[in-house]
Amino acid sequence: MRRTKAEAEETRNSILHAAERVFYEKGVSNATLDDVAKAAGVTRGAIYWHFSNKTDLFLELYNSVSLPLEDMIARDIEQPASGVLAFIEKLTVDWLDELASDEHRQRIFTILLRCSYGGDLMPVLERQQEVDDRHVASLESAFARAGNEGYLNANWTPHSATRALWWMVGGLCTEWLLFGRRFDLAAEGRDGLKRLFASFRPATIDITASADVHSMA
Amino acid sequence: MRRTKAEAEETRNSILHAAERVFYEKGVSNATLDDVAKAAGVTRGAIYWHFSNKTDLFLELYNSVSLPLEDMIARDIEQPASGVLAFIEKLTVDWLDELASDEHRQRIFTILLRCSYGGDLMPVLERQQEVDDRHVASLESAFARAGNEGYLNANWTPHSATRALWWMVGGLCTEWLLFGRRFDLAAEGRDGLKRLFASFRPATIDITASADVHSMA
DNA sequence: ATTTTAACATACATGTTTGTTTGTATAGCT
DNA sequence: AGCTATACAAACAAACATGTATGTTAAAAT
Repeated sequence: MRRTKAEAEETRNSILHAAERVFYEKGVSNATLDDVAKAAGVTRGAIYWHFSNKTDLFLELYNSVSLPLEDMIARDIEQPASGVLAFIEKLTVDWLDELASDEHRQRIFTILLRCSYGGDLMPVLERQQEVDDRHVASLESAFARAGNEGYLNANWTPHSATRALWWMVGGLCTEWLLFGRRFDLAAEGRDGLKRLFASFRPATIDITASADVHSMA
Repeated sequence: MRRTKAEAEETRNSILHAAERVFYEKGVSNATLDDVAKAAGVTRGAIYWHFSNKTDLFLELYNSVSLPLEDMIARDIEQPASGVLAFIEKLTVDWLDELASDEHRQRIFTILLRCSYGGDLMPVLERQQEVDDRHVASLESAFARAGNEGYLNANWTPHSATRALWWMVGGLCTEWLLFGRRFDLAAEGRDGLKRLFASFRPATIDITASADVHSMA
């Protein structure tokens, strides 16, 4: 039954896709390799040929998701300080849009959120943690540049703004993914970010608007 | 070997506590009932006497965590509208303080976050979801009262402020619990909430402060 | 054309976890 | 005092998942 190299690569991919679906539906630790094999239309032998074990399969699945956010953040250096906040906001909105439209990434993230990282899955957690740390550091340096040039509201610091943004986006995505995507991620995210970033910017002195607020009562 | 009723209740509690520790360390699905039994100093027979199976044990563990947040939120009705925002802020800060100091609750929440809810654990997820929904609804009605009386910044709506607060606190706790409590939850939370709630309040027209921001550059 | 080897399927051996059953000593009731 | 239900421990049986070893076929290599 030896297949051509192209066919072999095809079955490998079908195994990865099947693992994504099965892990997403049953959870990583509840899913058996036989479930994955049946979903892929092969036997466990094929899985053990392409991957050394279940942990390895999961790691390969995790590696298959690309992380293009890194260089997007790094690109803020080219931005003038006056546009940094708008740039970060657009970047975040774009990232949410992409997540909202990419079911593949949704499933991967959901799997990562729900899996328990006990024992041999620790390296995944550590890698995710270090990626997150780099993202946070990039964001904070960007906010610091905006702050140094007076484009950050006195109410916020680079550190606090970074954390507020990070936690809000994290909480938003977590709730959306874990609780059945019960709202429009892109729309709600865009709206929330718009208001949060409005509070990041120095106040424009607008007496009429402020008066309007109180007249609403 | 029949024990007195008090002793039996004692072993039941020791099983629950052992389950909490073992589930926390190894994850729910990776932990075996024998692990729990050994940690409790009993045999599996004792567990099967007090609980029908592993799922039931987990559900009882989930039920053992009290949820005193409910009536705390309901109490906002007694507050004058001018103090609603300060009340919600204090309530949230208190809740964070309690989580930061209660290792029992930390472990329960961590277990809930990391567990995979596949198949027979669905009722837990659904119950958690409905509790969350009630909390969000309570918060939103409180914000609406503040908004109706002009105590909410025009930049925010009751809906958006509720979500921003909810997502930020959720993201904060999730990162703290899942990533090894690498920062001071109470302090960071208090600081972030202070700034977020500052942006919730109508702007005080303060030209000198606004000028100060730009003079920092 | 043969040989080799890649790409699996099949079968098996093993350890693990679960659920149940049986045994047993004693607390509590009569 | 004797009976019985309780609160477990210990042993057992079955299912299940994993890993490995072996078989089989066809694609490459020679």
